[in-house]
Amino acid sequence: VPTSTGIRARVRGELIQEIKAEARRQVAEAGGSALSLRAVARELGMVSSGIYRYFPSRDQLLTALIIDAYDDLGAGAEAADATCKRNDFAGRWRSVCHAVRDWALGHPNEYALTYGSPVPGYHAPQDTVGPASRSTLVLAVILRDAGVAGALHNPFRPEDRPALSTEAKAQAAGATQALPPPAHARAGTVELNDVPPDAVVRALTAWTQLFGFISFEIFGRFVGVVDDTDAVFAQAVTDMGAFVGITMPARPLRRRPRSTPG
Amino acid sequence: VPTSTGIRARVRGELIQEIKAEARRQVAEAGGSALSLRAVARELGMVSSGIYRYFPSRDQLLTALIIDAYDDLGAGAEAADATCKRNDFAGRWRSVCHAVRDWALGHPNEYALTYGSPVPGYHAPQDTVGPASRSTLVLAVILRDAGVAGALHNPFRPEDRPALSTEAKAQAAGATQALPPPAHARAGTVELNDVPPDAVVRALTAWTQLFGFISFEIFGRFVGVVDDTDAVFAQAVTDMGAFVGITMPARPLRRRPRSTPG
DNA sequence: TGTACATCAGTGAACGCGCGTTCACTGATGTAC
DNA sequence: TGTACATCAGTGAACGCGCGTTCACTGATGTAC
Repeated sequence: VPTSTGIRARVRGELIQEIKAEARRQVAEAGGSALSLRAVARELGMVSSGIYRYFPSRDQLLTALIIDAYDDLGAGAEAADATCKRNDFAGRWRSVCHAVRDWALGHPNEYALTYGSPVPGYHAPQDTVGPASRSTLVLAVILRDAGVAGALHNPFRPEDRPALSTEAKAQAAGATQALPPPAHARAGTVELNDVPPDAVVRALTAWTQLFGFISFEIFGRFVGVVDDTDAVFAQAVTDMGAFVGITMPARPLRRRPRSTPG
Repeated sequence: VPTSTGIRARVRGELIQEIKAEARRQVAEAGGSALSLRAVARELGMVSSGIYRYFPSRDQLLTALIIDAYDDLGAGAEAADATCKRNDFAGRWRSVCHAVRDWALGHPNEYALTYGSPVPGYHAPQDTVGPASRSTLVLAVILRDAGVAGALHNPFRPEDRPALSTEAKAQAAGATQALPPPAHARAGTVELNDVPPDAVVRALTAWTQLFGFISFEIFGRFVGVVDDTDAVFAQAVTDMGAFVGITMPARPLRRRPRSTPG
C-alpha cells in the first residue's frame, strides 16, 4: 500500500504551501521584485539551496504566487456573484465590482503583482492566462445573463447616444468569441450573442474603468483629490453599471471597514 | 564677466541631459527598477563614481526622469488641447485622450514608471506632484470650460439615470477645491463651480477609465480579447465623453501608425 | 598680459552587500523481497 | 518481521555577478590680482 508515499507527498505539499506563504508575505511587504529565494529560505530556517527541492527557480515561485493571486481574486468574484439572485443584475454587478476592489485593497502587493506593471525580468508563462481571466469571466457571465434576459438597454438619451464605429463593432464580435473557458471548468465558453455590440464595447470600457479606479486608489493617485474613495467608487460602479445598460436602483453606501490607528 | 562660468555651467547642463537621456534609454529597455548608475556611467564612458558629480543618488536620478515624464505627457496633452477650437469640447476631449494614449504607447516604460506600480524601494518626493497633475489638469479645464459654456448635460435617459449619493456629492465638491495650480503656472486654480456634482463624479470615473484602458493595453491585458485596440479606444473615448456629459458627434477613426516588421 | 590660487570634473580602488544557482555530500525515510 | 537498497530532503561551501556609495587623488579649467 502506498500510504507511506502518501505521507511523504503530504509533507512535501505542506512545505510547498509554507514556502508560498512566506514568499507571499515578502511580496506583500516589498513587492514582487523584492522576492528573494534566499530570504524565503532564511525565514523558514532552511539553507537557501533547499528551496530548489520545491521550486526549480525564483521565476517559477513567482509564477505560482501569481496564479494563486488570480485564483484568489477569481474565487472572491465568483463567491460575490453567487450571493445574489440570478436575475438581480444590478446586485450582481455591484457585488462583483466591490469584491474585486475589496480583494485588491486587502492584497495590494498581490494586486500590483498581477495588475500593476510587470515584474522586471519576469515574463509570465502560459499557465497564468486561465486563472487571469477568471474574475473577468464572472463579469462577462453577468453581461451575458442580462443580455439573454433582455435586461440590457442603451441608457443614453437619443440625442446624446454616441454612434458605434464599424471597427469597434467588429471588435465586439471578436471579443464575444475570444472569452476563454474558465480555469476550473465551472462553465463552458461564454457566448455573448444576445448582447448588442455597443453594449459589449461599453462593457469592455467598464472593465478597464474598474481596474483603472482600483489601480489609482492603490497607487495613490487619489491623494489630495478624493478622500472618501468608498463613496466615489460606489458611485462609479453604479454609473458604469448604468452605462453598460443595466438598470441600477439606488442603494445605501456600504463602507469598507477602516483600520483604526492604535 | 562670468561668461567662462557660463561655459562651465552649460557643459555641466549638457552632461546632465546626457545622463538623463542614457538613463531614460535604460528605463525604456528594462523598466525603472533596472536603472543602474554603474550601467549609465559605463555607457557614457565614465567611471561609476563620476555620476555623483551630477546626481547625488540613484533615487534622485529616477526622480528627475519621473518629473520629465510627467512634464512630457503634460506638454503633449496641453498641445493637443491647443489645436482645437475652444468651444469644441468634444474635439478637445478626444484630442487630449488620444494624446495621452499616444504618449503612453510611445513611452511604455516611462508610462510604467509614472502610472504603473511604484518602483520598489523608491518613494516619490513632493516635487513630483505638480508635474504629475499637469495632464489631469488639462482634462479638468475642458470640463470646467464645458460647464461654464453650459455644454454639459446628463446624458442618461430619465429612467436609467443613476441617483447621486450624498457622500459622492460631497466628494465632488472636495475635488473641485483640490485641483492644484498647474506646474508652469499657465493658469490659476481650476474652479469647477459651474460643473454639476454628478458630472464631476462621472469625470473622475472617466479619468480612471482613460488610464485603466492604457494600462491594460500596455500591460498586455487585451491580448486574446481585443486586437484592434485603436478602434475600441476611440469608441471608449467617445462613449466616455458622452457619459461625462459632452455631446460627442461621430468622427472617422484616426489610427496610430503601426511599425511594419522588417 | 602673466602668474598664484581655488574650483571643479573625472579617476580608480575599495567596502560591503545580497543575490540565483550549482554541486557533491550526509542522513533519514520509505520500498521490495 | 527483517534486511538491502533506492529515494529523497536538506546541508554547506562555493562561483560569479552587479550593485550603490565613499574617498583620497590628479589634472584641467576658470578666477583674481
